[in-house]
Amino acid sequence: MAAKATREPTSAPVPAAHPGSGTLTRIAADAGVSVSTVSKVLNGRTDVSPDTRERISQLLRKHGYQPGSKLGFGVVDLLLGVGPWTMSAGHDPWAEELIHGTVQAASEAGHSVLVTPVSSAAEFERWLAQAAMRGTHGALSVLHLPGGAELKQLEAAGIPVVVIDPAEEPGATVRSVGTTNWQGGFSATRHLIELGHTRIAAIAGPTTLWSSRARLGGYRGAMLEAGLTVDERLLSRDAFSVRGGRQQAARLLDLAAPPTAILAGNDAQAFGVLQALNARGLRAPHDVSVVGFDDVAVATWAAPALTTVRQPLAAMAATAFRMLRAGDGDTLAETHHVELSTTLVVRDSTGPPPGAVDRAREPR
Amino acid sequence: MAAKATREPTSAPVPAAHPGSGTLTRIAADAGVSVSTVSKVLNGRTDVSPDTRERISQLLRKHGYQPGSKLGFGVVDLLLGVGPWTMSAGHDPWAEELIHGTVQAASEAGHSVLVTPVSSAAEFERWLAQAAMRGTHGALSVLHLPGGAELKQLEAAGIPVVVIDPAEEPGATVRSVGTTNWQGGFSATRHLIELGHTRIAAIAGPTTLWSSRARLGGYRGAMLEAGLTVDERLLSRDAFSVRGGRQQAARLLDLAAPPTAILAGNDAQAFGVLQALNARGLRAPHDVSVVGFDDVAVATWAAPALTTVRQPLAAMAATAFRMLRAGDGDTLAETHHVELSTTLVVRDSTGPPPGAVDRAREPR
DNA sequence: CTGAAAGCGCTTACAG
DNA sequence: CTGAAAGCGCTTACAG
Repeated sequence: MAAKATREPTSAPVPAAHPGSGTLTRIAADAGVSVSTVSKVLNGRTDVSPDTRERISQLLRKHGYQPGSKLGFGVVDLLLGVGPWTMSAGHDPWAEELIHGTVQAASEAGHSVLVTPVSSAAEFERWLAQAAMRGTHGALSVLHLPGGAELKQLEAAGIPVVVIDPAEEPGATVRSVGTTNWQGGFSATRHLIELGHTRIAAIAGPTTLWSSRARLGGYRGAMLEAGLTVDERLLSRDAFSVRGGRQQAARLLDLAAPPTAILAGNDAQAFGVLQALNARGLRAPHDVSVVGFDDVAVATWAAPALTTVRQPLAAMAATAFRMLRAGDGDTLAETHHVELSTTLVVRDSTGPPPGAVDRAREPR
Repeated sequence: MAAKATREPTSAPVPAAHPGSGTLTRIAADAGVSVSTVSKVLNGRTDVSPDTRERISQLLRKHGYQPGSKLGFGVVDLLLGVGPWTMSAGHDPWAEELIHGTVQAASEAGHSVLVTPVSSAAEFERWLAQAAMRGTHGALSVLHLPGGAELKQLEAAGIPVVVIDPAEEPGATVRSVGTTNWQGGFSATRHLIELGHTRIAAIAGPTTLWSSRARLGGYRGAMLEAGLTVDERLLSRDAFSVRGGRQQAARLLDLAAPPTAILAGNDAQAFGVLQALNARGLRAPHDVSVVGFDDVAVATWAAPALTTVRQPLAAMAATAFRMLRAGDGDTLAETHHVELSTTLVVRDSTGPPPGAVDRAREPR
């Protein structure tokens, strides 16, 4: 028995049928530790020294062991918050583009996206239990900013979250990706001013939405800077819907001194404004200029094609996805909120005001 | 040893620490077979008698053992075929609504949807390997009709498929869900005829698409039945895009004897037609009536709101989902192709023709 | 067609 | 902080 060789690599003539490559046993061997230890790292136990953990983590990653997933492949959860703002439960081009952007970014990274609509606390609970069990690389939450309780649960389950376009003011408790709404409102208004408009109306979305308030703020800022006073009668507020835009536009056009340009709160509202014009036999930009917000894909479908403020939806989704994965040691990890820039896209619905000549209102 | 009780439920005083309930061991015990046999059923082996298999299958299902999934919860794959028809890779309200419908139907059944864009054979291969490994309840393929080779692979992996709106003629080799495109084209045309139109133009989508041909067929059918001859100059063909619709409408409106109504191949084209009208200072339905096809959510965004043929996208997704799960013993299992009915949705873009009076073409 | 047996990959108390 | 040992859930040749 004394002759038994110590377990040197060469001790066995036939290399002892080395275990499957994606295997804990194999990784343990490579790392020079026991399987138990590897298992601990995999399960996020705390009783492993930082050094060992790091060494094992690296091997794990190298062997395509997707951390945070018991599935063997990367999964990211996309939670679709169905709030009071999303009217028809996701039948919203805006949300759809976000989904698409996420799927795109994830698939490029070899990940799959699990889409789950979450409209109640119970549904959230159910999703969480499932996600914790199967493992996930994290959750991307559209609009819904998880509160304290939810955050605690997510943390306990070790699930990172990034919120996309938080409905409320983003704080430091959750990471989030937004867009420069204030800038968007500002640049859209400046564009109209540069075209010569002075009577510029603005239709805002629900005040509960953070983005909505920021956009309106941008409008006020641009008016102020141009030395134009804001006529409060030209300010409207309604749902982020076609109907909302149509109703408010109708009101504005009935004013004794109607506006020559209307800044809508989002593209849906802008389509509504166009409908109101159309119903009166008026045309954009000839009679009234119209600007949208979002640059949803269908903005180019409008007649005329909509001048609008572009929100880089796909880039926002991609950034959120990257933030999610940046949990460990990345520099992005410490940034709580990122805002991507909006850009004004000038198309055919804006132009100079009718001018002093006549307001071109002949009916029929 | 003769005294050993046969294994009656009551034989053991203390019920031998019964194994976890979602467990093969447990199910084996319940079914009165060995774990091996249960394992075989679970893995789709053939060497199990039908009786035993059935008994075990039922227990498996009862215990929440999601058949076809090693994940412990239901997953359905949604494959987004990015073909020549889907221009901007999914930025298509039509596809988005299908995604949404699937997510909805699946989540009601407690399933999650894994969305994967598949644009090449290599990507399909990659998806298949992954799906086979993790297990899936099946794949829903949008537009793309898998060919012989793919079908063989899917079958080998034991993954059921249902195609939604097959791009080509659906055969008996794959199950599929479609919509009554011919009927849709027919009813839209009849609607225009009933309004008094006789010079009705039709813009068709790509002829490679099965649905596209069927819609055009419906148009021809309705014209024929009404005793109207089809003026071939009023027939156009272009991509399923806004641009396609705009271009063809421009051509049609330049005709010596322009149409009083235009039937578009889909809603995107209809928006394009509206743009062409708008650019000429014409309005729907006053000057020209316009009908779309699909009733995508944004159809109501048009100015005027689009009269269109509704494709029950959400219901199609739900049906496909149900067909997928109907693999075992369901009556639906034997049906290869299901077509859901289209319905004409009359909104504001159609009306009687300008009439004999004048064609209301005064410019400016 | 069925199951006993060997074995794989992983996890978890527990001793050090 | 680490790993030997026991054990769980599953699969797979293989004997009958």
